[in-house]
Amino acid sequence: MNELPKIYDPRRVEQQINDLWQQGDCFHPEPDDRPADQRFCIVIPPPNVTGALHLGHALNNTLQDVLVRWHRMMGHNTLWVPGTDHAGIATQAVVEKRLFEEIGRTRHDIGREALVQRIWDWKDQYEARIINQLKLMGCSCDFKRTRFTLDEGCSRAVRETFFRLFKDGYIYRGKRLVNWDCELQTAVADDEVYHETVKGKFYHIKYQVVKNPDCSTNNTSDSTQNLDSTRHAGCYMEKDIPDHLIIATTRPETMLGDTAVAVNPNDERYKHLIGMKVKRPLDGREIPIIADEHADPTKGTGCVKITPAHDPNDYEVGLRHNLPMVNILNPDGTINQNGGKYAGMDRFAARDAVVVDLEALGLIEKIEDHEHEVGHSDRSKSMIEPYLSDQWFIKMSELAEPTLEAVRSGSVRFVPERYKSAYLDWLGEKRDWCISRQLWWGHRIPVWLYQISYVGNDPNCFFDNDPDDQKQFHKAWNMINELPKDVASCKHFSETNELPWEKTNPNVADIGSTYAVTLLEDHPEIIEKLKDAKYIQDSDVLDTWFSSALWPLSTLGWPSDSSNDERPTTNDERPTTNDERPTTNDERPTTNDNLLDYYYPTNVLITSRDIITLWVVRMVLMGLYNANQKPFHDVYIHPKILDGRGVGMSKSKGNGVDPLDIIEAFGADAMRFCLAGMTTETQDIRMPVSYRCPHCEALTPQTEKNMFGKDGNPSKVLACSHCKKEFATRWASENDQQSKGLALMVSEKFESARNFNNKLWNAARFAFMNLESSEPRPSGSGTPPLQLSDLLPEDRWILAELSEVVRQVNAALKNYQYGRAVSAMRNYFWDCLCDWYLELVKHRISENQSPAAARQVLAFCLDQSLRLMHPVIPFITERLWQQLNEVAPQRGLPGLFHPLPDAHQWVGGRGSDVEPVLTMAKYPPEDGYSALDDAEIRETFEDIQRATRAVREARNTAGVAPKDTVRVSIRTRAERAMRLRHESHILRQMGGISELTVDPNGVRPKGSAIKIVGELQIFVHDLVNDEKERKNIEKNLVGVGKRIASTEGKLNNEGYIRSAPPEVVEETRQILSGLKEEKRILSEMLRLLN
RNA sequence: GGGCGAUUAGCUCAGUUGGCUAGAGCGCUUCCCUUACAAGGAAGAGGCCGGCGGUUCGAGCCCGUCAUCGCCCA
Repeated sequence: MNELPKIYDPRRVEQQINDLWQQGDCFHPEPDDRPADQRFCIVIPPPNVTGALHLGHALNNTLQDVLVRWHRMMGHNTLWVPGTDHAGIATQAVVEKRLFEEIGRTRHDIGREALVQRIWDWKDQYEARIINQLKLMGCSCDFKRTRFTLDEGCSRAVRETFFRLFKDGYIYRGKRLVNWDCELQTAVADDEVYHETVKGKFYHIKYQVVKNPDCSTNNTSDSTQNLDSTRHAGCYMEKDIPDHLIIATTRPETMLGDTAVAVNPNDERYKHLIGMKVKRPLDGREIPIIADEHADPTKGTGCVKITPAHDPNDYEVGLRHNLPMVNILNPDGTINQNGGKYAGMDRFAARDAVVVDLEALGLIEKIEDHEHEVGHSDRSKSMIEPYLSDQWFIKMSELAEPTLEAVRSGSVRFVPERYKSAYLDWLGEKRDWCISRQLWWGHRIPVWLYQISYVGNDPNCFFDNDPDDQKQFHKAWNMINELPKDVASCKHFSETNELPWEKTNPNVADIGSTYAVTLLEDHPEIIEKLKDAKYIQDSDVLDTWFSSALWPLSTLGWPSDSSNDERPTTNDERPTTNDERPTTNDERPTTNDNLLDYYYPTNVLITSRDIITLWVVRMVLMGLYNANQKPFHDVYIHPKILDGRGVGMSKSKGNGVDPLDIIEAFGADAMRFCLAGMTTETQDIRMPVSYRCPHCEALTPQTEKNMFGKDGNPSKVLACSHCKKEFATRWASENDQQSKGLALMVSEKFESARNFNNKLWNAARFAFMNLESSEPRPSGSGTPPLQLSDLLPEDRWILAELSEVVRQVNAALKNYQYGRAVSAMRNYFWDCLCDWYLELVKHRISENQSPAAARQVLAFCLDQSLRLMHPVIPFITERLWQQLNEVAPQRGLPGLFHPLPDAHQWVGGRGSDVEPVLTMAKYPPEDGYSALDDAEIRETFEDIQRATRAVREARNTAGVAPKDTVRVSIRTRAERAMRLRHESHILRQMGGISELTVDPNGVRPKGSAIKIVGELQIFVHDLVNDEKERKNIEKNLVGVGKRIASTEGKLNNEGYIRSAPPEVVEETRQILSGLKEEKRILSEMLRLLN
């Protein structure tokens, strides 16, 4: 190995180390005989292929990798399965947008096959990019097992699951009100809808009341008594009936689909009108006035129009009152033929036209400005229309129960625990899951439909008029009975939204109902038969989350070959182009035998909180349904990354930082160290973003102002705030990026982590220099045993601190406390090892004071630190490990304790007592090294550190130059003075002291600064004039006096003595006596000065 | 409207069953290019822990309330 450069350059190291791991095949485990508690498995929450990963993903994957590497080093059989999600609508939307931008064409112009091909190309590109990002981040995934939600295995899992659910009656088809994206022309899930305040109008419209006093249908008898006296015999006088009702709406065009007007049943103003009718404006059609709680008497006029096919609340009302559901929209958002003269107009144009006509008829009472929340599609940004359409659903009522119970019982554990309420609340509603999407990218719904039709308007004419129809129908019917039950399942759905039921009599046709056949596999012969019987495959695809939900199962090989080995699986037997495609990635064998048995359930799902309802719930549900076992034990929810303004990071918002920019600027380890270090239980991570100038490297902070240009799009060119030169952002054209220079998007947050790595690098460099220069080791049987007596106090201290930090880090990682683990590491390595131990070792080696012990301890501590920190900063630690193995191949502490972490390797003759690759080395043990624990030495050392700082403070305030030495005398009890002799070299070296005298009876030399540290009275000579020092002492006396008063107050409080724990009280007494002693000394000093 | 969370140094955040003379990193001030590291070292300044009430011998921490901000669900 070459000499290490002075500054750590991650770019030179990371690739080389990645290659080392790849060559060693370090991340590809096979099931073996290790028991369940020595296995560890994570499946990646698959990032979607819409775009590249940003810092949020970097955090997510860092946290996974830390755990994975930790477990691997603990000797567990460790598997991390990577992969990506096809993200149906999101990816299709991106590609469609790109298509339109590039060649001005829509998907309908180029057709299904061509679009799907383009999406595959997009997927290939971004999947490669994502996997590359993961590798560069240092993620120790088993890349040979990389998966994709549309690959063959996942598709098989989807088919198997769909088949089972279908057969068990959990999947049904029905007309439902869905969130309709008119631009993409598909249903979108609630989760894909965001709400935005929109300025609109509130139109107050007159609905004329039909004055036809047919009162018999009106009120029931008991409610009549309260009513007004003008009323008799259950009827109203005509004068009590208003000419019209005023109804306010923000969407007047929807009145074309109104089928009722509702008032609250308890609203005295309208009670008497219930059961009467109003005329629908514009077409004069009569619709009923109904009583429903949905009408809120306190809002507006208390009357509301009911449009069941275009409003979720109205839909519910419609169901309750059995109202007709009139759909007035085409899928593209234009008005359909039910809209009469408005047919063909866009919904917004129709709104204007309707208003103009209403005004002409004098039916508008007033129009007010109105702000309200309107749902928008997250994918196309267009306004969502509630829309009635045929969709496939999973019935949740039964499936939800065990899924809820898994979390309620603690079988699946949320960390932090508070997030379990998000899961329970959402799932508790048991809303049926709409699984169909009107898209071309995804798992095609494996259902073939036969729509039963009838002639004219009379369903009874079905068979009479057309014998061919009848024949056809019987053929379809017979199919159902002919198909083999193990690969085909058949259901019948009617229009009435009832649950599926098996039809028993083929001679009775159900109006508008459907036969549906699902196949476990695409058997060509069966499909041929189905086609022949006029069955048509549903053109929709499944919701992406259907396959995501199966991810923990499908990635581990479910459904396993052994249970379904008779089924054909080759790709060319499948007619659809987009379900699977032969993989071109040679890294991808699909042998997953035993993986499921061995690794399922996985240990933990690590994800962000907005995924709880999308994925976590569904994964648990599917795991329980398919495998009868939860998919993971723990769900760890990590913080979200926000930008400097507190806005969540995302690609679409233009504030998403590419981890590769950070890696380029600071190195992967710095990124990981920083992200893991900022991961605390409660807080999101605020990450101010800056552009790094390609000319001068100065940072220009990203602000609301410079982020977006006047057109609202991300800025492409900006001027550096420092050198004023222009640079390009990554939204700029290739040309601009090359000519002006591309600015990386970074954050100064990473600087301190980068600095830490540099510190580690240099500390190791120092260690290597000193270890190399040591005398040749005795050949043969390794290092000579150390005796306790060989060790100086600082040796025992740094080893005791090591044991402590090992314990802390293990405990923190066990509880997902990343921030705590990182700060413990940092604190140990920088504050203990570098600032104190290395400085002491420096002197010791040059002055030849037991240098052998120093070298051995140093090598051991470095060895342990590298192991300890490897899960967080894998590249630099691995690089240094390689060097350490060359410089000091034998570095245990024989004679001090056993066993060594890699004790099984440490048998003489190999020349090394450690693993050649750090990533496979043993992690320091969970409970530290009890043989190294030494609470006493830690206390003593802290005392010396405080004394050292006191001397330094005296020097600094007096302006003594660092290279100048000072003389110091210390007075203390005789017993303490004895002990101090063992530690005085520390004080001398670290305090820059040329002459140190310790004397129980010493007096303060004139002109010396006084410092009191515990039992030590420290005099730093020739620093002050006595007048100044007197004032200083007086000031200190006041401070001490105050503290004595408050401490005495505590101890004089009877309640305190009675209630506080005895050890706390005792501690307070100690503090008081210490304070009193300090006061006594200070007073004495003062007296001597006078 | 319902739920969750936050409010601690100029900034970003720790503070684990109440025992605190409230910590860290960055930034700031002073001194130092000491042969591991200036991406460094030594030292220092800087906080009525959002407001008000309560429980307690004792509250940054527990309870109530108000204010501001964020997220999720409807």
